[in-house]
Amino acid sequence: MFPKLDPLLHSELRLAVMSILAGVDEADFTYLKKQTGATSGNLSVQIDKLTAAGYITVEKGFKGKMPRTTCKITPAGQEAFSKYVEALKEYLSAGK
Amino acid sequence: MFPKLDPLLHSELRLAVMSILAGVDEADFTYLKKQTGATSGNLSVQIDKLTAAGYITVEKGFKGKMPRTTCKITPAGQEAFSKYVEALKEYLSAGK
DNA sequence: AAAATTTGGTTTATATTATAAACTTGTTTA
DNA sequence: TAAACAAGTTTATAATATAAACCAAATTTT
Repeated sequence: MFPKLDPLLHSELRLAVMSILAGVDEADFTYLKKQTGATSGNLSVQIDKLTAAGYITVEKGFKGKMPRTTCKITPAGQEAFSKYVEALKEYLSAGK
Repeated sequence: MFPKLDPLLHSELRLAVMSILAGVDEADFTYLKKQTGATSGNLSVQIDKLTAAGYITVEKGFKGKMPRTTCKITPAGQEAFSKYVEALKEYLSAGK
């Protein structure tokens, strides 16, 4: 009745990040930070976890002289996100 | 853009419990345990937390000679659940 | 009727997690 | 050139979820 929720996605910040990445081609660290309102440290850690899970890829480059970290969702990430949304609906709709 | 998710509800088991209670008049411990598949210990703890938050009420009685713990959602709980669902939608829909 | 098992939980311990604080490296500005 | 800022990373802490161990009473088995 209640499917298990992917613990990697069932986290406020990681979910926000994935939600953003699911809708755009790519987004860089600062953009994600602004949109989510997270601290750099927290964002950095959560990005690492999503990367380790294969849900996103990270590319490091420079914008002018400043470092720049660009994130992109992977197909596996898209899939996991969809699954999570579906699973969650089971929880939310049970009340009805 | 991303509202804060009520940490009391953003927990797999507590969410499942609230989801069930949102749809019925009341439910007892064993029912909740069966529906959620949780261990007694975990369920007991989470019920305590929901009670402490005022999201549910717990009544202890007997069914025949056996103890029986009945849970019921409160108006505050209903409200919080709705708010949580709304907030969550912001996350889930951002990808679209 | 004793012993073993089940019911209906609670308490306590552990392992994970999220999060922020502190730090690093380099750049821009005063 | 010193101070402030940018873009992160690393590390420490505090909270959390979860299960394991436990308990008391009732029921079933031998």
